[in-house]
Amino acid sequence: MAYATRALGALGDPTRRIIFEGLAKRPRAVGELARGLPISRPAVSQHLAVLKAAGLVTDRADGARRLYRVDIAGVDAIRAWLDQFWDRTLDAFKAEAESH
Amino acid sequence: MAYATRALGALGDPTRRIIFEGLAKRPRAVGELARGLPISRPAVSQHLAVLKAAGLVTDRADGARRLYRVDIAGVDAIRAWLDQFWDRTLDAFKAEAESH
DNA sequence: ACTTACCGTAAGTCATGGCTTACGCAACTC
DNA sequence: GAGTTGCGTAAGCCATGACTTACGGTAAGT
Repeated sequence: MAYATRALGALGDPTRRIIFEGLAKRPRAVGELARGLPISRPAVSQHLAVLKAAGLVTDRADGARRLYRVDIAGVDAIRAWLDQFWDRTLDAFKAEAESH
Repeated sequence: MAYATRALGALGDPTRRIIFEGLAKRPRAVGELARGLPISRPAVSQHLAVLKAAGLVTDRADGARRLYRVDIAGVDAIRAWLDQFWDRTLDAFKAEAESH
């Protein structure tokens, strides 16, 4: 649950969404991501730290490089959070329909 | 698609998430929401405008009041956006498994 | 060992956006 | 019609956070 809120907060930033979408296609290193973006490499590194804390990516050492990939855990946390609203809003509609 | 990015941007703010969760239980008026929050009524009004632009809520006039309720469209847009990553990351795993 | 490549962290700057107060407008009450 | 309630918008303030440069540390190459 707390994971879902942090994941939503992380994906609230447009740059982080682009980075996340880039990692979805295939795992990449930090510098590789930075070259395709209009921001510096440390900025990408900071974004990746936020995504990692939200359970949206995992990192793995690969020599001097560091490969990042998408972590399904964070995606699933958002999914579970969204599922609440389907049920609740349907109940709200039902309750309203019965009230008249 | 553009709806999904705006919806994610909207739910990136913790206060908007609380407002959104409040509306999920039952439709509410602006002032009613503001009384349960530590911020002013205009602030709530501005948050609702953002949620509305993201397709996450709809509003309806009720006398002098204005009732807001959850709109499934925005929720569904995020869902569709998330679905991409399930497929892509699974493909990435599969491709990596086959490569050795 | 020296150099090069790749990365994370620290410190500082600056803009985005969330919040407030003030205002004007519509709807309901008496 | 005067007063009250409920709401949206405008203007301005201020804190959060995104970004930069600078630095140190590890791994591979020559």
